[in-house]
Amino acid sequence: MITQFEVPHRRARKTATYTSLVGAARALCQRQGFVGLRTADVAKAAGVSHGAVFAHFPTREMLLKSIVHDLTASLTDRLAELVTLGASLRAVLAAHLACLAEQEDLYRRLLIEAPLLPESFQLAWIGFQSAVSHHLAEAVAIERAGGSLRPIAHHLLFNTWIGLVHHYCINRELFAPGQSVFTARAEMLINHFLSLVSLNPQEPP
Amino acid sequence: MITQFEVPHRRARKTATYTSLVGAARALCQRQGFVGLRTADVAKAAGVSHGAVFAHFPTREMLLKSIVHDLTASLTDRLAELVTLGASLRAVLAAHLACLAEQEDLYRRLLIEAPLLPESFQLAWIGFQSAVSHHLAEAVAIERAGGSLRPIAHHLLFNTWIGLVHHYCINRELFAPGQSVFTARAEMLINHFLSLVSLNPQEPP
DNA sequence: ATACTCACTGAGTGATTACTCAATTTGAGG
DNA sequence: CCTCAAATTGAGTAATCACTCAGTGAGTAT
Repeated sequence: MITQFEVPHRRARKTATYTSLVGAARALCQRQGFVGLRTADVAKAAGVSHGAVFAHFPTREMLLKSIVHDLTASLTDRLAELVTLGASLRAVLAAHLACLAEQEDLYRRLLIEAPLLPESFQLAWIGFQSAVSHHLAEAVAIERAGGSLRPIAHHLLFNTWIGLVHHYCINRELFAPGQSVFTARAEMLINHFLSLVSLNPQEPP
Repeated sequence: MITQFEVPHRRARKTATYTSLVGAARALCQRQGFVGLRTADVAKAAGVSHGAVFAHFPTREMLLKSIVHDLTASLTDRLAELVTLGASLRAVLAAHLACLAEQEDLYRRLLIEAPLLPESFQLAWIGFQSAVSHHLAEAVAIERAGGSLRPIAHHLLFNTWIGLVHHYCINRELFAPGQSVFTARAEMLINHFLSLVSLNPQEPP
């Protein structure tokens, strides 16, 4: 008999294994990268047999896809959470960096390896960048109404910001050795970018 | 007897093989990337046996290193050539992009894969970036004397430019599908960047 | 002519790794 | 208790590759 509190053991055990596999894979991707993820390592880290991996994911690629999808979905959600309605441009930039800081290692891996992953992976990746662009556009529209911004095409403004942020992320060891770049350099990056796009140059503090 | 026109056959043949190997490897890296380079493919493309590769390069890694080194050295030289003494900031930016345009495919591969290559490779890579930074700094110093530039720390100015350029390079398919980004978007990138760092915002044409 | 050396050959080796599948364990239903 | 099947096991398979090395043949020296 199944009481109201119980879930069938088998199903519970299966989802526990699944969760364990995804968690282990995520952690390993953070350390070894997506390209370097080995299914045998995932199994070992999850405490199950090698074969168990393929009982839950048809191929290694599907496992990777699941991790990438989870990451970009969670980033998109988190960004929306951090960007409160009507936020200033500065607030949006800060939210963007804060959001990346929370997942910095994994984000960095994806940033570096995305071009080497199968094409289907890029969609999730691009989806998140679009979300960032969208939030930025909204903040810019408000700010522009105030007349404090230079007249810059949105795509250039966005690409300049993304290019700068990703450059710092990729070369993290140069800019913030052993730390989170997105925490250590956030203020500097934001101040610099704002001063670039503002009509009245503000001196950084 | 050896006539005055002849080089010892064996040596000539050897250097011909070497050249052929390097050329084939370069071409393959352009298409399949550095990480995806297979020694058997190199041999086939060069028209020699698989074993011949290892008669000229102790390991695959050394072959890769040789290609990367050649590329960055030639880029550095070419940049110095294109940047004439006392060049304006605009001229340096244009020279930078022109220089990258000439080797765009291979440069893009290196840009994407550099973080995945052994650490020793990064030195050559960073060397070239330093050269760019140096030329930029000289132009900025002159321009600044004219008082037309915003007061921006050089590293931020440089990183903004590099971040932008690399972002466009990596996402070439988005910005200039099937073309050279560095040719198709050079003017736009340069105008945008100059307008960002100039005191008097100029409208792009 | 003879001996020797060098560049090259290409079949073979060993290491790695995603994926398979017959066997086994274990929970669930009767 | 017995039976069925779902979940898991782990040894095995097949493919991929960098790298090796005994052998070959064409130059070169004497």
